[in-house]
Amino acid sequence: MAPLDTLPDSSNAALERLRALLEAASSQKEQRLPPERVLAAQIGIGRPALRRALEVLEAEGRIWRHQGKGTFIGPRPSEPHIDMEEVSKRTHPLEVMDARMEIEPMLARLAALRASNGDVERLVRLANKTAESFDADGRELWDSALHRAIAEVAGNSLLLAVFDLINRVRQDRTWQQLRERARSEERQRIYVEQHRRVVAAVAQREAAAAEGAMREHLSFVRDGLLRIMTHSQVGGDDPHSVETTMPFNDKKELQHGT
Amino acid sequence: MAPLDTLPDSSNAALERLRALLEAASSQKEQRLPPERVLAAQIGIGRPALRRALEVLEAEGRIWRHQGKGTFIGPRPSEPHIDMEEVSKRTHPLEVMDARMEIEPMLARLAALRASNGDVERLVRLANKTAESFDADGRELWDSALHRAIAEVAGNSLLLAVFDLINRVRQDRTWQQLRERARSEERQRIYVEQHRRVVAAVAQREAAAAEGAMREHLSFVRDGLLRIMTHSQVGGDDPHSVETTMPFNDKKELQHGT
DNA sequence: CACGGAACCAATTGCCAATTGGTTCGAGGT
DNA sequence: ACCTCGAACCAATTGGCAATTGGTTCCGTG
Repeated sequence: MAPLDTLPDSSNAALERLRALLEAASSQKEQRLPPERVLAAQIGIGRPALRRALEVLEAEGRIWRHQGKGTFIGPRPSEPHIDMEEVSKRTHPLEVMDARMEIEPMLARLAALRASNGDVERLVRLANKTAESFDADGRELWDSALHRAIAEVAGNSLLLAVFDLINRVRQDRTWQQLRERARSEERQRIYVEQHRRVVAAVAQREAAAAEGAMREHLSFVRDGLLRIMTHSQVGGDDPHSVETTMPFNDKKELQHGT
Repeated sequence: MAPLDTLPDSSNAALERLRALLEAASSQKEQRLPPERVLAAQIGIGRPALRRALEVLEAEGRIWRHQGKGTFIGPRPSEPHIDMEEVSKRTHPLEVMDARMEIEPMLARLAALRASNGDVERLVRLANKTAESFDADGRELWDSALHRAIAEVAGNSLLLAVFDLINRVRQDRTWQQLRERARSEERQRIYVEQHRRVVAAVAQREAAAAEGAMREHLSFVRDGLLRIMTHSQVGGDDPHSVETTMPFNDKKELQHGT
């Protein structure tokens, strides 16, 4: 931010001194710098001057600081977690369906390519369970289990993590009730049939057919959701339904990592 | 686990008592149950008997417990975070490339469909930056920025989160050095050209071409990585290289969510 | 007016005690 | 001899407190 020329002499002197220190400590295990107050006293300058120098070094990416933690050499480490709440907040329900329609057919294709006989057996069992369940909760549970099993059979643990990421956003309680409104006996019957078709394609190792069947299934689910969202909600007994709307998505605010 | 018939009488009595309690408190805001010791005293039974009953209820999914936290009514809440370290640990480098080859071409296709003129301008600028950079670190940085920009232009915030998930695993320090070994002037020249082709396809809104160009690019990257991993590593000065191998992936251990 | 020092604010860490579910072991009764 | 129960112990979590540390504001000094 601040051009070098505008820095006071003391800060510039500190900068040179610090660069030398960083160079020397680059191969050391001591990646932590002394506290600002101590470091300022060591160099023999004031804290404001030191902070101006550190500001430059941080902008250059040579160090990183955090209140309460300290000052460290090297690039800022990426956070070891992904905040699901943040992701959920930014994501529109239709975006979830779009993402599923891109990811899950691909997983079905991979599953068809890599499924063992035991895998197929498991998928068939799950598909049957989906059909046998009578209460809505049970069906939803087995449905979810089937989709995840396909993702597992695909045999790529990173893509499985991707599936879980999408799935967790999908199971956010705010959208849970949105799906409940889309449920119906007729639609459930069709779901069961579509599931059977996907599993059958995987069982016969027909990758393209599995991908197509899954895409068709999700397309149907998507249409159901769209219809619910388009129709004027008659049963407006839920004040929280406003929160499910969030219609806008400014690209400038699409930021997850550093 | 334990069949109901094998439970002692006291536990069965506690079970009935607890079911009634759960039924009554289902609509209350008090989702937390008293500590086991207190609850046992209230009901008038011993803690072992109470715990057997709670074990059943937990297996049924009506309550969930955690050491140090307490016992709560309802389904176990999903963790609000994804542990990147866990994901990294389970994932083989080639799985990362496979995942990228599935995801990023799709993002390039979506980007071609949804790019604004401003978006295209930005992508062109980034592609040029990649070509202009001379030091290896700078190139890697701009390369990463270009790939992410494409993911942003795709316009689906959930798929952007998916991209970030994969990207963070990719940037794990263990594999960083793997990529460093694959670098070469010749390959970098080709990368630049492939990037240009992807951006050009997006600029002309040719979705299929963009997808194809990105797939070709990643296929090239993947081959480079594969060659490095296949060749006997001459410079075996890194004892940690063993950790990058992890060749096996037992499907039984593929579990992320509940 | 500009720079520097001091004081204050806010976030983080480490520590300790209390709480709570999980486990083990022995007493006591059938 | 076996099973059940109570007690003690173990381990994980929470909350509060003090100390540390980067971030900010304010005022004195030259």
